[in-house]
Amino acid sequence: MLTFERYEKILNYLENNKVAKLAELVEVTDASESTIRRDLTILEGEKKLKRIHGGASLLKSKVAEPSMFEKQQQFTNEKKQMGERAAQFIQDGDCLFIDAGTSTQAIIPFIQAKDVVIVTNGLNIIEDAIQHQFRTYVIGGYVKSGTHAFIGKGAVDSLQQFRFDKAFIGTNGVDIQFGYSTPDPEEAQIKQLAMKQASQSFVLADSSKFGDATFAKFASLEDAVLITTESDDHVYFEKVSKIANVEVVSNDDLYGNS
Amino acid sequence: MLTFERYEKILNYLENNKVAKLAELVEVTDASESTIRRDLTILEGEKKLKRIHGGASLLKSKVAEPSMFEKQQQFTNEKKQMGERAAQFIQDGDCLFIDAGTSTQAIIPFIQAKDVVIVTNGLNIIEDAIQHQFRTYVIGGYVKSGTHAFIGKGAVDSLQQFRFDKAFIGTNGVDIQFGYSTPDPEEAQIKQLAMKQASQSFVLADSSKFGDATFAKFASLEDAVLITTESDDHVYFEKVSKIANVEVVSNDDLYGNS
DNA sequence: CGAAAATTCAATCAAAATCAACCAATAAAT
DNA sequence: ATTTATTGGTTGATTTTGATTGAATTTTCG
Repeated sequence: MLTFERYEKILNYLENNKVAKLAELVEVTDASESTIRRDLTILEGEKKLKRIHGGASLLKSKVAEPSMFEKQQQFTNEKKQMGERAAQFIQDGDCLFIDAGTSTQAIIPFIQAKDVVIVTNGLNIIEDAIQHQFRTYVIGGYVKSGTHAFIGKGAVDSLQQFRFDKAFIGTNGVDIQFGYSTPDPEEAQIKQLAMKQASQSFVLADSSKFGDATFAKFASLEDAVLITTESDDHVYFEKVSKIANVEVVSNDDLYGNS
Repeated sequence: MLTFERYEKILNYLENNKVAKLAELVEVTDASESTIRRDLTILEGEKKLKRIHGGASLLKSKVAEPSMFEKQQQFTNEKKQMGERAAQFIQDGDCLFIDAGTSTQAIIPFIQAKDVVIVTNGLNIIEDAIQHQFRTYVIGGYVKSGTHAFIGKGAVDSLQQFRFDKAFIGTNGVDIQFGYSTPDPEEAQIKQLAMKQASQSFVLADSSKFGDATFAKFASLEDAVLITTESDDHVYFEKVSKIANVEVVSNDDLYGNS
């Protein structure tokens, strides 16, 4: 067997099994332990896999910037459940605005509806939306470091060209008095405008955001359907429920994800 | 058997099997080991295949269409050199348009200038630009599958809000009569507009694009500085040089990437 | 928690496989 | 007939491989 073929076999085995023990790779390739070790060293150097004690594993990420993709991988069970619930509101033919952020990103894998058009201001959203083969539009703008959201004048101008059936928005704070808020006024402006352009708005926020009021308010609680998780603070939760239309999902973390 | 026939058999065998051991090729062609070795050396020189220890393989590019990320990792030496040369034109404080595509993407790691502003229509460019901490703006638009370029009305509208010091554009064809061209008219529209908005334009194209005329023309050869690689077709190269302002880099491929 | 046992690791070396360079023999061209 | 190009075999050099070693790591157990 040629060296090149062995590499292929190793990588292929990893694709299927995520991780591989040394002995397994020896078995698959019919090569010696030493050879496999050497191969792993080389393939790791080429960033094709990651060596771990006892074998090898797939790289966490196939995307250059690991941080963004890792977040994607590390969706908490809470986020997944909120994403799944949010996706249930989506119907065939909808035009959607999906806000930048990981909470909203979690919606995409659950969208079953066909002929959905997605408009977004989030770099991470684009990547996922494309991967799931949705028709995807981007608003322009300045790329904010950190959240990788598109903001500013360009974003506002672009956004005004669209109308949405549904807007899905992330938030940093959910406060009874102050409503929904986020630290960056420019991001708030985009969220506000997107909601204005949408027939129906949904805000995704786990219950840890309850009672938080950050710098820039972009909507009142009654302006959107709030998709959230169970809260320990039942009193506050009840108050919020009185004002907003709340959809609550369990926050059990069955898989032990953080 | 004629030499030429042997080449055909070797290449044909490779097409079917992706990789070939030396012994297999000896078997197929009924030639000696030495002859096959010589053939492989020659065919590799013509970029028809890649020699590997123990035999030969198809060029990587034909084995599997690399994903966007892999492309990014697998910048050829040519692309890197073109990127480096292109980056030398960039000065402190420049406002740049960087077209979607891997050729233009290769520029980013080489940008030394400070306070550079990058505007782009390419998903891959955004990721890299952010990683290198440049001030980055995106034009809006429809996200085209495949190239992941932003195109269409939204992109045009956005683009008209900007003026650039320099525009760096990728192309699919460099033809003396037809100029620069690309298969998608919508992408051509963006390229054309970006060049119009820029004080100075640069087109990046390795010499394999010479003589290619694809569907949609977006500029004439004299409209931009052409950054390219050495060409085997010296006659055509000279003709191009007469028309366009050409910057040529060596196309040595030290690392054996396809 | 910490020491002992077991496993895995990296480094080294000799054997095997493969390679490039060279030479003589053959075929083709002048 | 002489020269030139191509081929096949041989040589020593290079690369790859598998086994062995002691070191490093993980696991087990007191």
